[in-house]
Amino acid sequence: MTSAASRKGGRARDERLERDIPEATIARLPVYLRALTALSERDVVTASSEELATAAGVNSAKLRKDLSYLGTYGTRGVGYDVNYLRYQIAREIGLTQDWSVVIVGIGNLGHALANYAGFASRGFQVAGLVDNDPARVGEKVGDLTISSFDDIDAIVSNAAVSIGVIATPASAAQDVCDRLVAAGVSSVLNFAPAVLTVPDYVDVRKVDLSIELQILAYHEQRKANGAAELRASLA
Amino acid sequence: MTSAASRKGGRARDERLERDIPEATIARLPVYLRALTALSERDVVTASSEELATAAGVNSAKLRKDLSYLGTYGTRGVGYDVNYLRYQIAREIGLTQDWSVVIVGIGNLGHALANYAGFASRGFQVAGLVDNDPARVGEKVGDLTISSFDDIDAIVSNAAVSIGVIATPASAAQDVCDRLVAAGVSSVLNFAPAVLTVPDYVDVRKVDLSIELQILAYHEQRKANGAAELRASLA
DNA sequence: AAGAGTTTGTGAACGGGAGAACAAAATCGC
DNA sequence: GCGATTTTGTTCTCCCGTTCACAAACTCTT
Repeated sequence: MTSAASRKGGRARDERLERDIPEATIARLPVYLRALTALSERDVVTASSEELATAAGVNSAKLRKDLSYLGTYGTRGVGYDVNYLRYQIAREIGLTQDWSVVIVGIGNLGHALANYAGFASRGFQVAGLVDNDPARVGEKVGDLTISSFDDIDAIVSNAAVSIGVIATPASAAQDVCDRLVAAGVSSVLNFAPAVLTVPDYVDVRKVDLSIELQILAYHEQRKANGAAELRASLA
Repeated sequence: MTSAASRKGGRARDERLERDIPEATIARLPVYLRALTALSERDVVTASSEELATAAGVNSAKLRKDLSYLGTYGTRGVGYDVNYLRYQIAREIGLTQDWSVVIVGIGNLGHALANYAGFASRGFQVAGLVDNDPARVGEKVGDLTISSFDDIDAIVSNAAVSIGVIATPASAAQDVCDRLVAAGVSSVLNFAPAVLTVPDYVDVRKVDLSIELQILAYHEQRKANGAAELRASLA
């Protein structure tokens, strides 16, 4: 879903082989990272692709191929050094640096996101909270104070924010997105159930809670139908 | 990601052609549904695949192919009847019936989910809220009262719950999942950053907020590197 | 030091989904 | 009624991702 257009230029890299890591692999790297962190906390020094794959819930061949895109960090006959691989993946994703994010729309979900511990622990700093409701502006959430829409520009430039999180109602999402982009944000995580239009250079990822439930409902219905047909065929 | 194993049986259906709708299509149907609902609210009667595709943010050829898996609901030269198509998609996904869900883990995120309007409006009824913390049991959230872990069985059987939502910390997720499955839940929406192990017949979908941010961070880093290299090559 | 046992990295086969392109079917104008 | 126009449904091709399978590379035992 991320715009491939921004990468299509493809100037030949002479110095080092330019890794073109598949999108599907990128999406799994954070999972591997989490598995490695868990192993590291249990003081495990080395892990085989099989062990790692089980911990990450994937096929071991897939895991090996994924890792091979990053480089040759394993040792045949031995496995992978947990901490070394962990660092390499973190570096590849870009977690060796800190990232500032701004959250727009501080309703129930925005609150939850603002307090989510999983962000800070992975190097994502919430640099600002923004809401349109004048009654909410000034309210404190954790360490932060809610700002108004008009402060978006200041927040983004002061804290070098590159990632914006939209947790507003669908009706406001496009407007908020436009303002974020105008302020300099080039990646957007959208929780609003709306299709966003952005310039090519901006990446958008969408998380839609009700869509996930609907997908489950579809399979649930199929299971129920299958069971009913089975009963009928046995009768 | 949903287990395809439960469908591999594939007994030949003689009576009616058994639609085997691709997973990728299923995931887009809710988006089309939303676009159709929006059009319907603006009293639009008919829409072409091009219009629908734009509203849903996809390619029109893809949209037509997706819809063709459901049946032939369009009219050549005309387009699709908005309300008719809306009903057909809703029926296909299983939204013409109500679904009961139980939410486990009523922290910040659980609260947000419990209050999320997008669930109820699509036929998903929250039948119960469950938390492990004795201090929280009895607390009211909206119309509902938080129950304890031990009430999971009763809630699931009383309300015919088939979908469980896990919003606990990662450490509790597998235990909660096991209890839900034991109680009769056969679909799980997991917000905890953990890999869940379930029987074949259970579908699991995962939503991980920090993974989405990490994916954005990766692309952000690439953009920054590209820009730096560009500057270097110009210097 | 050499053979047996492990485990990685990758080439090759396979399957599913995306998009282009076009024939079939409907409406509209005359 | 008939040709022009519109728009769907579908075929075909291409690409990406998954999985298998195996050679290469390392360790361990004797």
